[in-house]
Amino acid sequence: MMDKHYSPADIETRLYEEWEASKLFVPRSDGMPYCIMLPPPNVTGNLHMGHAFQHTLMDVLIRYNTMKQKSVLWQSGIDHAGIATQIVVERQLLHKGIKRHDLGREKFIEQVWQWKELSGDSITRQMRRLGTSIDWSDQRFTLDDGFSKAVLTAFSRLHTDGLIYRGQRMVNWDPLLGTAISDLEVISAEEDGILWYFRYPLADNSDHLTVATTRPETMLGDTAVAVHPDDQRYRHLVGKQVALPLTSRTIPIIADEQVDSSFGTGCVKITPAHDFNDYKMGQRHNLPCINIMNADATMNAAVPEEFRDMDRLQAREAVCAALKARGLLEKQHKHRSNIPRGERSKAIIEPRLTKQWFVRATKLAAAAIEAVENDMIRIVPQQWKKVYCNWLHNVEDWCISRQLWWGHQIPAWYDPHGKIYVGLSEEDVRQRYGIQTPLQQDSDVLDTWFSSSLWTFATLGWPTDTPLRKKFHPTDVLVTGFDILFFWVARMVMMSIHLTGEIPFRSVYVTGLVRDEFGQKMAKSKGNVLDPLDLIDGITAEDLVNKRTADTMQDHHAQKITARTRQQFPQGITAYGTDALRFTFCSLSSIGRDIKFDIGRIEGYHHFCNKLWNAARYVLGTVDAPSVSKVVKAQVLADRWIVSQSNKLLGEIERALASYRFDFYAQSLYEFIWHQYCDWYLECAKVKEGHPSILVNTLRVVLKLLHPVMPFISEEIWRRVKPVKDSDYLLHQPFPSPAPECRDEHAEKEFAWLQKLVTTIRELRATFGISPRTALTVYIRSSDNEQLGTKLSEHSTLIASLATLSSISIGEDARQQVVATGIAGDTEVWIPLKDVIDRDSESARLHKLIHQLDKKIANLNGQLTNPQFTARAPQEVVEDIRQRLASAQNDHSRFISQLKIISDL
RNA sequence: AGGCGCGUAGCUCAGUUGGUUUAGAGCACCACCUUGACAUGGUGGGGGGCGUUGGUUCAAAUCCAAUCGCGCCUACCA
Repeated sequence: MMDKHYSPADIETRLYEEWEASKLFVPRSDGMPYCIMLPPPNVTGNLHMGHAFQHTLMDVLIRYNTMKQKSVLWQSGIDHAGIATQIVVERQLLHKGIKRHDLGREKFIEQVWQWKELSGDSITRQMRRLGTSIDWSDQRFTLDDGFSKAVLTAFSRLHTDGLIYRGQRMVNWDPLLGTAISDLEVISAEEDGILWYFRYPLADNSDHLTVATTRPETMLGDTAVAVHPDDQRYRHLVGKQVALPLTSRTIPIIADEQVDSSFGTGCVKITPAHDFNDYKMGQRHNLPCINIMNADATMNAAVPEEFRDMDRLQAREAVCAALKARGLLEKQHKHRSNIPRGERSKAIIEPRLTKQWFVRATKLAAAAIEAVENDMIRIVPQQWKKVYCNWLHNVEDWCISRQLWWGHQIPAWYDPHGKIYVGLSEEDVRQRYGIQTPLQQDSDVLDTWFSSSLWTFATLGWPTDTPLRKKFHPTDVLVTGFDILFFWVARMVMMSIHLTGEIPFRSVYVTGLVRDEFGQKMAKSKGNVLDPLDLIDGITAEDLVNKRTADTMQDHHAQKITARTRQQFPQGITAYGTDALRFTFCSLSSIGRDIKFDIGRIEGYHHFCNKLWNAARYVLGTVDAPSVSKVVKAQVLADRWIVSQSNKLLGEIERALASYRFDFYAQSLYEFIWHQYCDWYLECAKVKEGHPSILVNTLRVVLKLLHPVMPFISEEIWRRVKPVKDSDYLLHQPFPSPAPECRDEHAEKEFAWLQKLVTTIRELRATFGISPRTALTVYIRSSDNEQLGTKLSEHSTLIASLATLSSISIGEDARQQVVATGIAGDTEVWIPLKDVIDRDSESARLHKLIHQLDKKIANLNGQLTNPQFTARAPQEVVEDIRQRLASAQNDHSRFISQLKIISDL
C-alpha cells in the first residue's frame, strides 16, 4: 500500500544507491552512439544552482537517449583548476603557518594531491543527489597521466605547427598571485578614485604641461608626454623635452592620434611598461620601456631611492606628496574609473611586460568561426552564434603560461644558452634534438583552460586512436553556460579542429544563469545563494541564516542578509525533493533567458509529484496492476480519447526534446498528467468507463515519459505498476514512440463535446449557487437531436456522473420553464430551477454573455465585410471566420430568446 | 562607445514560420466543496490586450523603424 503523501526522502537515496550498485549507468555496447561530455566541475567546487540546472538538462538528454536504446556515454570528470586549487591549499597551509615557498615545489604539489584525494570529489557526491546517471567508475581528471599526455602532445604539436610561441609581451599580471592571467580572467568594474593633475616643466624651463592621471606612481616610469596632433594648445610643444619630476630624466612630447584632447588637459603621460595603450604608443614612437615594479607590485630599483620597495599604493601617496611639496600638484578631484581586478584574487591587475607562452588564437579562429557559421556546429539558442563569432573575429593571442605550481608544467626545456626545445619529456627532447648539455625545464604551468580545451577528445584517449574516440567523437551536444562561451567553448572548437580535424560537438546548448528572485546573480558575498541540496532536503530558517552569513565578517552586512533571508524564508525551506527540483529547472529553461529562481515553482511541482503519486495510488487501489500484461484495444469513448491524447503527447515530447525545449517537455507532461489523465480520465474510470488495462498502461507510458526528468518517483511507481516480468529499471525500458494510427480524431471531438457539456453544467451550477451534492435534472437539445440522442444514449451515465445529474434528456418543453441556460458548442442546456432562480442575476448573466457575443460578432462581421479580406486571405481562413460568425449568431439568438423568457416571467 | 537580449495578468514565464479562443500556463487571489487517489485536493470565477509611437499587411503580441526602461557582454578616457 502506498503512503497517502509522496515523500521523496524515503526513496531517492535508496534508489540511487541501488542504481549505482547495479552498474545501471555503464554505457551499453550496442546501439547508435550518443555522447555528452560533462563540463568538468572545478575540483574545489561545490554544487551550485548552475550545476544543478545544467546537470538536470544533461541527465534528461542522457536518460532519454538511453531509453531510445542508444549506446550512451556521459563522460564525467574533474578539472584541476590551477589557481583556485592552489589558493585553497595555500590558505590551509597558511593556517598552519607554512608558506608555499617554505615547502618547495615538489612537497607543495604532494600536499595538493593529498587535499585532492580527501575533498576533491565532494562535488561528485553532491551530484549523485541530483540523480545524475553518470558512470562513476569511469571518470577523468585533467592531471591524470592519460590526460596529461594529451596536454603535452597538444602543446608540442601546436608548437611545431607554429601556433604556440614564447614572447615578451604586455600581459595582465596578478601581483598577489604572482602570475600572468588571460584577459578573460580580468574583471573590470567602475570604482571611486581620484584624478590628479601634475605639472611637468619643460626641460628648458620656459613653460610647463599639465598631465592628468589616476595612477601617479607610474609617472616614475614615464617616457613621454603625448598630445593630439591637431590640438592647437600644444602644437608648438611637440618635439620638445619635458623634465620628468622626481627623476633626472627628460622625456619627449609626442603627438599621437590616440590622445583624447577633451579628457583632462589633453596631455597624457606615457608609461609604456605599465599600461596597454601606452605600450602600443611606445612601440609606435620607439619609446623606451622602463619597468618600475617588482612582481609583487612594489617599486623596484628603477625608481629613486626614496620610493623603492614601497607598495604601489603607498608609492602613489608618496609620489603625490613629493610632487605637492614641489608645487607641481595643480589640482585633484574625485573620479570614477574602471579598475581591472583578478577574477580569483580580486587584486588590482598590473599590466606587466614579461616573457610568456601564447597560443596564436588569431590563426586558429578562422576554422572555428567557419564551423559555426556554416552550422556544422549548431548553437542553441541561435543568438549566441553571433556572440561567439564576434568574439573570435576579434580574438587576441591567448596567454597560456601561469607562474604557478599546480598544473601541467610546460614541456619546454632551455639549454645553457637559453635555446628552447619543446617535446613530451626531457628524454624525448634529448632524443629528438640530440642534446647532451644540461637542460632546464620551464618552471611555469599551463592555464587550466588549455587542458580543458582538449576535453572532448583527450578524455577519449587522444592522441591514441582509441575505439572509444572513433565511436563517440565528435560528441553530440555540449550543455554549458554562456559565461564560458569564450573561456571554454570557443577554445575547444579551435583545438579540436586543429588537433583532430574534427569538431568537438555537433550542438551547443547554451544556458542562462540561475539568479535569485530579484534577478541578481547568486553570490556568497550577497548572501542570496540557494543550495540545490537545501531545496531537495529542506533546511530550517535558522540553519539557512547561519549558512548565508558564515563567510561574512561585517556585522551590518550579516544583519542585512539575515533580515532578507528571514523575510523570504520565514519557515526555512521545505524538502521538495530532487524530482521537483529537476522538473522546475526544465520548466524554467525557456530559450536563452536567465532564470529567476522562483520558490513558488518548485513548490508547485512538488505538489505535482504528489498528484502523480496519488493517481498511482488510485490505480493500484482499483487494479492489480502487475498482472496486467495485455492491453486491450480501446472501445469506449474515454479509452479511445486517452489513448489518442497520450499519442499526441508522445509527438509533443519528441518534438520538444529534439529542439531542446525542456520547458515544453515538462509542460506537456504536466498538462497531460494533471488535466487529462487525473482530471478526466480517472474520473471516467471511476464509473467503469475505462478499461483497467488502459488505465494501467497509460500510467506506465507516462512514467516512461517522465523518467528522464523525474527519475526517482517514476521508478518508484513503476515498480508497483510494471508487468511482473519487466525490469525494475525504467532506464531499461524503450522510450515510447508516437504511433499515428492511435490518433482518433473522432474520439477527441466527441470527448471535447462531452467535456464542454459537463463544464457548462458545472458553470451553471456554480453561478446559481447550487450545492455540488444536489443531483440535477438537465435538458439538452441541438439542431440535430437525432445525433444528439445517439451520443446521449452512449454517454448519459458518464455525463451524469461527471456533472452530478439525476437525469439528462432531450427536451424541447423545458424551454418554457424557469431555467438556467447555457450553450456547449452546438448543444443547448437547460436546468429547471423552480425555486432557486434569481431572475435578476440570471438576466444579468445573460446580458453579459450577449454583450460578449455582440463584440465578437461585430469583430467577425468587420472582417467579412471587408472586401480586401475576402479577396486576399486564404479561403480556409475566410471560411473559418464565416463559420465562427454563424455559430456566434446562433448562440446570440438563443440567449436573446432565453432572456425574453426570463423577463416575461 | 559598440554589440546582444528583454519589457505579455499581482509574481514567474509560454506564445514556434503573422490568421481556429474573448491572448495562455503555473503560482497568488475570490467563492463554494472535508464526495474513499490527492485539501500537497476538487469545482467555478475575477484579472492583462501584449512598454510607447508610428509603419508594412486583408490581418501584428508576432515583421520593420523610432523611442523609453531594464539587464548583460565587449572595448575603453589616461
